[in-house]
Amino acid sequence: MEIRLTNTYAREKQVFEPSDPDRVTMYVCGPTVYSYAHIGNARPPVVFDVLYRLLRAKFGADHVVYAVNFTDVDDKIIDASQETGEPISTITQRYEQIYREDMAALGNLEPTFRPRATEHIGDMIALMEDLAAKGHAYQGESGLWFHVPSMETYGRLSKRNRDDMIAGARVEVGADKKDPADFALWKAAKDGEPDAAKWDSPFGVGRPGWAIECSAMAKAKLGETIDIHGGGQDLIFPHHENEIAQSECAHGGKPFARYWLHNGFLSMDSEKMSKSLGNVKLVHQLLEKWPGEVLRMALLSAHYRGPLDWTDALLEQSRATLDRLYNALRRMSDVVVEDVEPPAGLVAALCDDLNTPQALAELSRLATEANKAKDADKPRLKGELLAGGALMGLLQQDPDQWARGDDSDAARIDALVAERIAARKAKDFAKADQIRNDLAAEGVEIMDGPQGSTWRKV
RNA sequence: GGCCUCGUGGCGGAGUGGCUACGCAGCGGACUGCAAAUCCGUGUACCCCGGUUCGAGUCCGGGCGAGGCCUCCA
Repeated sequence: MEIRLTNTYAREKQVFEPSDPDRVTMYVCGPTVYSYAHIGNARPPVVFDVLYRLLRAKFGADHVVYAVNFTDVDDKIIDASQETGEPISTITQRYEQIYREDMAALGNLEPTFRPRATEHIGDMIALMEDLAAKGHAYQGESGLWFHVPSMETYGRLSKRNRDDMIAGARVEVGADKKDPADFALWKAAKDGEPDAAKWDSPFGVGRPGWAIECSAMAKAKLGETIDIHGGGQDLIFPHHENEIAQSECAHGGKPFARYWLHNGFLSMDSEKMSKSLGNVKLVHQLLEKWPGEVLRMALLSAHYRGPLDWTDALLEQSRATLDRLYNALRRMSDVVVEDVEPPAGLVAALCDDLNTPQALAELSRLATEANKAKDADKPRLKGELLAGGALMGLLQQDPDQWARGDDSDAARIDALVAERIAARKAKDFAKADQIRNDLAAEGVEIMDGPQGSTWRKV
């Protein structure tokens, strides 16, 4: 089935055809590692992880190369280091580790590459020398600038022309900038900045600008032209526009990325997420209260391009949806899975510009079907549920464990449930109900069935 | 001001011209000792106003409303 993706270049869905089906390449802008990731930061990794899984399914797991960078040199990191007195590397290593753990908890596969900016300074310098040699960059007092008027097509992705950009009052003409739209490739070191954020270069001692790292790392890991580049829609301008400018000007006009994908924003209870409003929710904090899979389900419950309002109700509902799906699997615990292809309807939904809500509807339909299926159909349905879930990074946990949570007091609950079964057999319903009520009070729900009783934590 | 999103039933959320997705909640029923889980049934939904069309949530125009970006924020 062909994959269709909304390409920001065209603002419409296009059939995705990689330049080389044996090596499909995708790059997604990763985090600046100076603090915890918030839930909005988690949307691109989750969304593009689903795309990664879909591409692997279609082109083969060994034929998809996926890179997500770590930005480990940046003004904010320097600020953080100066505030806390901690070395830069201590900060970046710590938050890189936390980020990896958080992303794993959300069920994301490990990308093929996680390049660090500081490990590609040489690549950046090579790219900048190329740009300078070709007349796209010039040296100023405060660093090396990319000269925007040197590129005719600048602004194509964001559909901005130069006048639009300059019209914004916030654009300042730096003392050594030739054009207000020019942006920094290399920033000269300032007094008092730590040595760990300084590198020698033909353009003086300094550090890379914001966008050059992505151009350099994408080239180093994936090549001069990549198939898919993803990120949040706030990055369209200027970040991605600048990446395009750097890469395409350095590479003689070869396209930098063939398909640009951008995800929409999260709001928090209908409000913009911002530090000043104090409504920033960190993945790390959310994981203390919710299973990572619930967060993932919530992030996938809306189409990636649209907005998503993050609320407690959304999380409750996401958990209820997972409960229902896991309940269906749990009823088939002893069914031997048939090795099947992921369900066609679900694949079709994902192939249609990653329509995850539609795909989830397919899972739900399968669960209903499984719940009323004859035994002969169950191996297939269980297989489809698991295969479909795997394509979305869902439903891979043991259903019993999902229902029972950590097993620390499972034995005690099992004993009470057994006691209740005995009471019911003896028609001592008062006692049976008492046990059920007691368990309900501590959040344990009993489900009676023909083959006995099971329980789950609510 | 410029560019770009979005506006669907009580809630979440699909739908890219015609066959009223799906889930949660509610209601009715089945099952159950009673429940829960599960199954079945159940909803005068498409921001407003024009237009195109035999037919529009879906296309076009104009409003209104919410949001994002406009030099380093996913």
